[in-house]
Amino acid sequence: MSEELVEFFKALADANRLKIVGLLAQKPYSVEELAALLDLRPSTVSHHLAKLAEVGLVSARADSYYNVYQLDEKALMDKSRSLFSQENLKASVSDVDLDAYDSKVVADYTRKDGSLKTIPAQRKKLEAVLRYVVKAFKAGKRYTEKQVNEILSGYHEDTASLRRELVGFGLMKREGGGGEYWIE
Amino acid sequence: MSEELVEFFKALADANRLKIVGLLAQKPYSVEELAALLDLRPSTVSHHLAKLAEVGLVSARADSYYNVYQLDEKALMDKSRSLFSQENLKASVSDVDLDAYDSKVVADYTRKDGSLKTIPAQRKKLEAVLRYVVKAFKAGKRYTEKQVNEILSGYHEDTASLRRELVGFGLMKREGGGGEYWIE
DNA sequence: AATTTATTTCGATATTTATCGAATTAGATT
DNA sequence: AATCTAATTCGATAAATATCGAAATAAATT
Repeated sequence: MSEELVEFFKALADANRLKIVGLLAQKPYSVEELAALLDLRPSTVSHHLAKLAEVGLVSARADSYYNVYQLDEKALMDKSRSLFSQENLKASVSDVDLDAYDSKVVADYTRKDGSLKTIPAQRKKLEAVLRYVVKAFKAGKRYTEKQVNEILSGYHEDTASLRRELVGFGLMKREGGGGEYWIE
Repeated sequence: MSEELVEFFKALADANRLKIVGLLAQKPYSVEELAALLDLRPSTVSHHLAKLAEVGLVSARADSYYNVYQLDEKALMDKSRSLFSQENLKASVSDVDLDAYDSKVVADYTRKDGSLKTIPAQRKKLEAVLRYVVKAFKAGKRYTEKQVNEILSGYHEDTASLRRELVGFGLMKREGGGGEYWIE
């Protein structure tokens, strides 16, 4: 998962940290200076800087008494250019179960034996249920209307509606005249 | 201030909201679908979508029973391109008092009459105090060493050190042989 | 018109987090 | 070596917020 991306946004989702970035974009500052400029305690600023450093936006350089922080402008630009790249967008959903909606709907509408309690009225739910039902057919194989009804009867007595909706949503194909059905 | 920028980052500083953006980047989804995909209650998803809509990243379109949300890809790209622009960086520090550090140091080192308690040993603080002292001189005007000492004596008895440091930090210029001083 | 359904709003709760002060650590100057 | 000083760490507290469930709203189907 793109935990890293969330951390990056979290690092910048604070007014004081944004101010620190803006200040460091002009010149390096010590913790003490930043604390005075932002009217915060040094310990608080140190905490903010640690968060910014974690995501690689700033780094420290020891200079006599002081710990001088500087902005990593290259990292900033790199990040900003790739923030909403295809890779990042994809990564953000990588651990999402894309079938969760269908599964939930099917679970709601089926009995333990797999048959349908009712045929959903709402389009989106109907689609989900039809995608479930259509799995009973083999891709490429030809079925007569009688065979289709036979299979659909295992799901619901209203086989005619099921058949019509399957064709209507394009999940099942029908040969014009001969009454042959198949899925692709 | 750039409150808007903070809000934008806050809107994306949450794993579930990032997932929503990633999902909507592929196709529009209803609240109910997103809730199932993310394993959250619809009310929670609605709350997240409201935050994303506030910063202009998503918008809703009514479609029969459902409220279908879509990603505003244009807004996303516009934002991502300008996130760390000079304007935004500047805006983030617009309400920061850039003299706050000097003011704090000067306040720490001066008496009520404006004279110095001591001359700071730390470089950064010394600089701040020197920037304060140098204000007693007029830009462009030429001063003899005697005049310089006269003015500096109002700040600290060790006028020689003050004079040397002022020149050393480049805040005051000295003509090579003649013993003339000025500031630019 | 009545009913169903998805969405939003609201109030409450639990988690996260920004901030501070005190104590500790690390470095540099004397 | 002893002493300053800035920075960090730690513990506590207060503020912000993610989440939920219940209630209210809105929209469409019957």
